[in-house]
Amino acid sequence: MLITLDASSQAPLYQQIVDQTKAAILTGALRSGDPLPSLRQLAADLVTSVITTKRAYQDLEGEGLIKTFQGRGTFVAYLGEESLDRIRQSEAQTRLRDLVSHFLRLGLDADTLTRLFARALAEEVDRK
Amino acid sequence: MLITLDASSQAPLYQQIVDQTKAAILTGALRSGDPLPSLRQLAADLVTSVITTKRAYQDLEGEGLIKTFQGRGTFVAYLGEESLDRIRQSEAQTRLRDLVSHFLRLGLDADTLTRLFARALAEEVDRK
Amino acid sequence: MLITLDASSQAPLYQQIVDQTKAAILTGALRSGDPLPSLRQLAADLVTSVITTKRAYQDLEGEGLIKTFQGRGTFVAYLGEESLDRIRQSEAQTRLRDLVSHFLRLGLDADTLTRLFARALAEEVDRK
Amino acid sequence: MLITLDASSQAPLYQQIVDQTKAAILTGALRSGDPLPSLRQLAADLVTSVITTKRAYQDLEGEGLIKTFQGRGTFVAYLGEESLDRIRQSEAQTRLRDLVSHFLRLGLDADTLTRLFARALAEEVDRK
DNA sequence: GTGGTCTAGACCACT
DNA sequence: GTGGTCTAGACCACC
Repeated sequence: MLITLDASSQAPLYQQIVDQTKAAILTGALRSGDPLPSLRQLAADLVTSVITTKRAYQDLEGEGLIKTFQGRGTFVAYLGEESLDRIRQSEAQTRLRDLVSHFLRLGLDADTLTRLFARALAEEVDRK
Repeated sequence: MLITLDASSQAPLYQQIVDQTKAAILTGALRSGDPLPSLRQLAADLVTSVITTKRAYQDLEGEGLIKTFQGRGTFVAYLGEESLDRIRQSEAQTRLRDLVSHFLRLGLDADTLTRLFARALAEEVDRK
Repeated sequence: MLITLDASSQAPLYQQIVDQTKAAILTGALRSGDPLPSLRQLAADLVTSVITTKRAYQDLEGEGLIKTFQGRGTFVAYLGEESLDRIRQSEAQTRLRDLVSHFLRLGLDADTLTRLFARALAEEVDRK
Repeated sequence: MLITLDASSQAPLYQQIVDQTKAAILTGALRSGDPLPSLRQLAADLVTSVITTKRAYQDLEGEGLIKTFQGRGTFVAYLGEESLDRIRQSEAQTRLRDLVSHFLRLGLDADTLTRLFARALAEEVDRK
């Protein structure tokens, strides 16, 4: 598990940590019960401040993805594979709905959108 | 063409103006050469500050969608229907590619994504 | 609306701000749409740091009780009276259940608990 | 008498030991004069550190519930059944008073609170 | 060692 | 003016 921060990104540092950690949990790179790096260790690794790592872990805990215990450390929460899949699918559904709604409003028709989706899927599947 | 600001949206006011104006241009509600309200008029209509409307017009001009002429006002840029369609499709393609790439990486398979896309499309087409 | 911090309390400062603000909203002292003091103003009033007031507002926003808008300020969220009452009742129910469960386990019987509850209620109603 | 630590509880480990020991004494599972496991034995049993068990016994001794004799071990303090009952009732009374006071202030009326209490009691009595 | 809270200050984005 | 992010450092609680 490796996090890289992009200082030139629009996204705040803590958000980048959140996003990458979340992705690691959803892909299974981090599994239930796995320990996360300590706040101070992560801050040192990323050359950032403890406040920033703390804020990221706080948000992740708010989402229920990790649990922190004073004096003991921070760990990936216990989530069944079904829960993970439910999260993945519901996020995908929400984003797809927003995207489709947006471009239908802009005048693209259903056929065109379907064609663009198929092309995107084909390209990305190939890249893997 | 009517812009409404949603005070309870997290999106900045200037962004809401940009988004709605852009949508109006891409849907054809605003056509090439159409005049836009003056900065002051728009600010008065939306009960916001000129700084906010100015910021929005600057962004739109930066995207090449509108053009301001000193002393004469602001107008929709001259863009052929092919240009508009190219913009619509390339934006949709980019966002679909990002979305597909993201969720494939998280472990969703192509079939699931296709199913979710079809469902989103069906729901949104119905809503219209 | 007046917040007072007790430095000698076990509860962290931000938590005291959260608790008192939440109480003000639930009692109706603060109503939907009312503006809250700015982060800096509140920090100055309470002689604490902006980080502390920020943390408090962040938690309150996470609970859905307030909304903050960059550049505009922080406001009480729009919650109907039914929502407020649902919050009040569900919190009371949870805490009563925990309390009852705890003391039943310690060996108090239902009659004794009921008697103690009635006494507490009588005393507190009188004090008002 | 068996203590189990819940690693996924937010409560500190020493507090869990305190709570469970206290409950054992108040329920009568541990009686006046009964020996408690040694600090090291308990630490070994719970797979925790002696510092943690020491902290727990200190707190319990501070409350007057146990007594440590240098070189001989730790024992449940001599408390008559009246004392135990007084502790149980006074704790219950205090917590009920706080709870009632809090929710009256938030706008719940006495009838509603009584109804919620009755429901909590009924549910918890059933669960036993 | 771990996380939890807090300070005093900075710079940026938005209105 | 508003809130949003970040720093460098401190002290405390828990293990």
